[in-house]
Amino acid sequence: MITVNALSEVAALMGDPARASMLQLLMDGRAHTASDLAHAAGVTAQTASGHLARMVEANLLAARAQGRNRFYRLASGEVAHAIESLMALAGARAQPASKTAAWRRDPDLRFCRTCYDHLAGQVGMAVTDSLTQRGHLEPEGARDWSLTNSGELFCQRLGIDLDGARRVDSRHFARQCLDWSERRPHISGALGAAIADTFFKKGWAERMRRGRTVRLTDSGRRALGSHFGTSV
Amino acid sequence: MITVNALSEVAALMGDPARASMLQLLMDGRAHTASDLAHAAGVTAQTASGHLARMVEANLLAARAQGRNRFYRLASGEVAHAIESLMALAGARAQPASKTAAWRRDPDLRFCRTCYDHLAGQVGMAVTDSLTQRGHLEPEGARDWSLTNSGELFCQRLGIDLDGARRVDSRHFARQCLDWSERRPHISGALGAAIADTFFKKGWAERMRRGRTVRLTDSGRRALGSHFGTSV
DNA sequence: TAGACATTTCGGCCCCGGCCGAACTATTGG
DNA sequence: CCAATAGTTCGGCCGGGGCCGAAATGTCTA
Repeated sequence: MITVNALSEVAALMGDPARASMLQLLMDGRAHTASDLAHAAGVTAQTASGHLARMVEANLLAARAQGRNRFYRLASGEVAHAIESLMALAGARAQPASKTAAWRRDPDLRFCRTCYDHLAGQVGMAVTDSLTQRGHLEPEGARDWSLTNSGELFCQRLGIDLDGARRVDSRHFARQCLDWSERRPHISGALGAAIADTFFKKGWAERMRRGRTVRLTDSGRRALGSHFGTSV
Repeated sequence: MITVNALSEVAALMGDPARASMLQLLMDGRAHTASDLAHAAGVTAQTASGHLARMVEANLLAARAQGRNRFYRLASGEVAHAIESLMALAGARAQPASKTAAWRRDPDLRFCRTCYDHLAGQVGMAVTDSLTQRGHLEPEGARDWSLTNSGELFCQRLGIDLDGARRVDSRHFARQCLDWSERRPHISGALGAAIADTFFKKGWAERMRRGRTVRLTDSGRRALGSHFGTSV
């Protein structure tokens, strides 16, 4: 396949309203069924099917069949990152006192949400700040962090699955991810995902049924205080 | 203006082949005339004019009239960043042993190029490394550097316009920018731009007529040795 | 094995948006 | 002041691609 203009092809895929709606739903990092995505996009199943096939073909999405359902998810964190950069542009654009998109104003979303597969918003930043201020995490290069010895211990005590996170070697271990609501980087990559997993497994946080919003439970609030020495 | 789907609107703008060609030309950080961009996109002037107006309207581009010409440039580094992320996706997509995009393999481009408005490639890294190793630049936070007192002096001796760079306060002063060919951060932001300016003003480097490639002149090579204590 | 449900494939309609020709405005230079 | 050049606006053509209905395929349940 000869690519005439790689940029326009990828952008055009994201440039259709139906496909963009699907991608935004998938930004929660979870896998969704084709019908789910069709509903989110406001199109019929057959139309959605076509869109999804094209995005899989272009390696924007990955598909997995399970029973009579087919689950789609973003193919990689890079896809999520590209979508975030575009949304950042779209946000900056709407400055002239016009009503900003709802997802930008939603206070719950600003408070805590998933960003692909890790925690973002005030809670994500609180965790990240705690880790850096205590010397568990150090900047490494322009877009990564490295886990210090004390950080290693801290994660073990919390039961964070570091081995599992390190096993995925096709992936950055501790990545910096720009938080659109806080305008500073929070922890992402395999470690970020492992931390988020721990929050969900321990019942510190719960995903809302729809959307990227995450609710911090009471025990989660206490854990932030006792384990991270911070509060939100 | 009510925005139905901010993501799709921005992506759709980049998703047209003609507009994408223009944006890719503008990735050199320079301002180009409307006719220039029309030619790059392979469309007539009136078609290009329409495209340009739409991109200005959407705050992707900024326009400046000068005589009977109108110069267009990317509106911000964020736009450049979004384009880069999309191109990264497009590149990753072509993994199956297919020929990588030419701009990834070009040795001159890897050696020295502009990245939006500052120097990148081996030369950009050499300058950055020299500044950090001599203690002129220190990491600050996750994505910035701070200029030390010795760095301040060094810049003054070289005639780098620090005051001018500081005056643009809407902009990060010394930013870390990930170099795609070197895989490490080089200096960008207002200071990075001022350094690049100095290189061009002193005749140490010359922009090639087309594209982002930059040629290091003989005096530039000497300057790297005498002023920066390094070589490439 | 039948019926329900999820998904895909096929075919055809139709509209949005990119394209250009022509005409108009603005700036420069002789 | 006129010709040349850069850029924009307007109007109309036309094709790609998004949409859905119908029907096929696949999978689970009874």
